[in-house]
Amino acid sequence: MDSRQVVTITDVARRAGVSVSTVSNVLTGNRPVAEATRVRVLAIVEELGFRPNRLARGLVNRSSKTLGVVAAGLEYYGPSSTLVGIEQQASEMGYTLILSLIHAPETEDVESIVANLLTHQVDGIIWAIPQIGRNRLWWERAYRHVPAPVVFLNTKLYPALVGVDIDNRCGGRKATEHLLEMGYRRIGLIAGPLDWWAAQQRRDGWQDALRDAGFAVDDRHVVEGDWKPGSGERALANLMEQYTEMDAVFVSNDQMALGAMRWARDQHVHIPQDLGMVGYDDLPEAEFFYPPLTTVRQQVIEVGKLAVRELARLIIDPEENTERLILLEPELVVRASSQRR
Amino acid sequence: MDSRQVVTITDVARRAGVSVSTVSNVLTGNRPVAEATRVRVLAIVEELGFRPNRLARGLVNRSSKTLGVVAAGLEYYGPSSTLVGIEQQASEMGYTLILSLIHAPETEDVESIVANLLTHQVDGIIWAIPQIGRNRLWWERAYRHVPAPVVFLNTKLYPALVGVDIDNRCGGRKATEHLLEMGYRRIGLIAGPLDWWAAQQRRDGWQDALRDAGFAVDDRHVVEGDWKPGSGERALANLMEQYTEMDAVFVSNDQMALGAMRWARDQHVHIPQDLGMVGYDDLPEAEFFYPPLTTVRQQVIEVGKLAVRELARLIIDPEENTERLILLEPELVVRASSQRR
DNA sequence: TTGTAGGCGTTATCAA
DNA sequence: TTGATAACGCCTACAA
Repeated sequence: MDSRQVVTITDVARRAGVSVSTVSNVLTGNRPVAEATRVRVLAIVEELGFRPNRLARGLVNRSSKTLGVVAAGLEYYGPSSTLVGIEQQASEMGYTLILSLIHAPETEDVESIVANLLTHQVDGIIWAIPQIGRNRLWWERAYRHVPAPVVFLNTKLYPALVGVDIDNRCGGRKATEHLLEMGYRRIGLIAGPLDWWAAQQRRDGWQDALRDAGFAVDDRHVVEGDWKPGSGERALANLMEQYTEMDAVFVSNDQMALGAMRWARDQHVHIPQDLGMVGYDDLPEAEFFYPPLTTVRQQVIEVGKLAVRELARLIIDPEENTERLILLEPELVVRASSQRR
Repeated sequence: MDSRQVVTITDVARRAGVSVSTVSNVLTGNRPVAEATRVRVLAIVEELGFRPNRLARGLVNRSSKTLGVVAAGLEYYGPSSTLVGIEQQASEMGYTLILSLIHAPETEDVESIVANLLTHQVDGIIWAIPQIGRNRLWWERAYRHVPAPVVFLNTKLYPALVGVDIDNRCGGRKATEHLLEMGYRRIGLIAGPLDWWAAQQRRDGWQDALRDAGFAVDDRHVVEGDWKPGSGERALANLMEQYTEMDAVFVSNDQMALGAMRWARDQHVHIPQDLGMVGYDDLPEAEFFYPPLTTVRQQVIEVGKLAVRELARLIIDPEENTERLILLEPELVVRASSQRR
C-alpha cells in the first residue's frame, strides 16, 4: 500500500501543462476540449493513475451517485437474490450501493438508519424490508421529510409511496387453483406469520380461489408457521388433526413445505396420493425435494432491478414521485407433489 | 421530499450564536466546549435536523468511514450469511458498507471494481470472492499499489496477504473420519469444481483421512460436480458405476448431497444402510432432508465479523499488514444419513 | 473556551 | 477552446 493517494487533478493539470478545469472537462465531458489536449491529458491520467475523488465530486455536485439499500433476511434465498438484482441494475446505471441491514425487521430503529444513509448523501433509497405489523408507521409520518426519493419493496399500496412487489395474492390464488384443477377439494393452508403482509396476501389468494370455486373456508383450515422448516412440520401435524378431511395443502413457502414433507413421510402420508402439496418461492432445492415440489416462482431478481429503475426515474424527475405500486406476476411451477395420478 | 437538505453547520452556528468551529467541536468532541454552549448547540442541531455531510467530512479527514465489500454468489446461503456478519460488525464499529458484486468470479474484471471503490475513498476492502483458478493473479501483482488495506476471504495463504477462512481441509477430514468411525470403509467423494480452492481443500481433507487410516485413494473414487443439486445427482450415478464397492460418500456441499439423495432414492439405494453420506455447509434445510443429513457446519457469519475486525486493525495500524491467514475450524453435525445401525 | 481563516479535491461560472 | 476563481460543507491550526 502506497502511503497516500497523492495524485489529484491539480497534479494532472500541472503535468499536462493545462488548467484544472481543462482536465475536469476532459474527464466529465461536460465541455468540449481540443482533441490534442484531450489525448494528452488522458495519457497523463493513465500515467499517474489518477482517480477522481468522489467525495469531492459529490460535494460540489450535490449528488453522490450512490444508492442506499436497506435490507433484511439475507440468509434467505429471496431477499439475497433481490439484492443481487439491485446491485446489477445499479452498477449498470453507474450507481454505487451503500448497504444497511436490519436484523429485527418488525421493531428496529428506522430513523437512525435513514439518517446515516442521508448523511452519506445517497441519491435515493431502496427500502427492502418486508412489511410486518406496524413497521411502516415511521414512514407514514416522516416520509415527506426524507430529502431523497424512496422505493419500497414488499409493501402494500400506501398514499404517496412508490412500491415494487410480487403479487402474493395472485400467487396464492394460482397455487390453490392448481390444486383444485388437479382434483383436490379440501385444501388447507400453512400460512406464514400473519403479521407479515406477504403472508396475509398469500392467504387471501388461497381464500379467493376456494370461495370462487364455491368452497367454504374456515379458521380450522389454517395454521400459522414462522417460515422455517420446523414450523412446517408442526403445522402440518396440527392441521391434519383439526382438518381431518383435508386432501391437499398450500404451504406459504418452500422451507415450511420441506418440514411438512418430513412429517408426512414419518406418518406414512403419501404425497401426492394422500395429500397434494404446493409450496412458494421455488428454491433451487425444491426440484429435488421428495417428491419434487410444485411451487410458485417469484422473479426475485427482476424485482430488484425494477426497483432501481424506478428509483432512478424518481431521482431524475422528482415529479414522478406519486403513489404507485408495481406488481409482478408470479408463475406456477408444476412438479410431482401436486399430481395425484 | 423537501427540495434540498439546506441546513449546514453554518446555519446551526448562526442560530446558536456561536462559530462553526464550536459546533464542529460539539459534534466531534475533538476539543472541549463549555457545557452550556454544548447543550444549546445540540438543541439547535436537533431542532434544525442537522446532519453532518459525510462527503465534506471525508474530504477533510481523508477517511470516509466506509468499507468496500466485493462479494459473489449471494444466492447461496454461505456467502450471503458472511455478508450479514460483515455488515453487523461494520455497523457496530461505525463503518458504512459499500457493496460490489461479481457475477463471474473466475473471470471478471477486478481492476475497475477496485478502482471504483477507491474512488469512493473506502478506508479498506474485504475481498469476499472465492479463489478460483488464477483469479488471484491481479492481486498478486497489483496488491502493493492498492492504497487501502485489504482482507481476503476464502483464500489460500499468499505472500503478504491477510486472509480469513474456514479450514476446508479440516472439514473434509472430519467428515471422512466420521464415516470411518461409523464403520464405512470405501468412501467416495463428490467434489466441488476442482479449480475452486475450497473444493481442492475438502478433497485433500478426504484424502488425508483415508490415507491416515491406511486406505488407498484412487481417481476412480472421485467425481466432480458444480455445487448444484443436479450435478450431485449425476455425480453419484457415475461414482456408483466406477466405484462399485463404495459404501459411503462425502459430498462437498449440501445442495449436491440433496441431488445425490434423490438419485439414491430413485435407485432404491438406502441411506444410510446401503450408502453413508455426509454433506458440507449445514444449510437450514439439511436437517429436513430425507434422511436428515450429517454435514459440516461452517461459521459463516463469524468469518465475516472476523474479517471486519482484522480490516479495522489494518486501517488503524498499517504496520499490521503482514502475511497471515486466520483459519476457523468447522464443526461436524451428526444426523441420520451417516449412521448405519 | 471560542472565533477566524485556510484548505480538502472537484466542478461551475465567468472571462479571455 | 482554455484559464482563473469561487463555491460545496466540514475540520483544524492558529489567534484571541
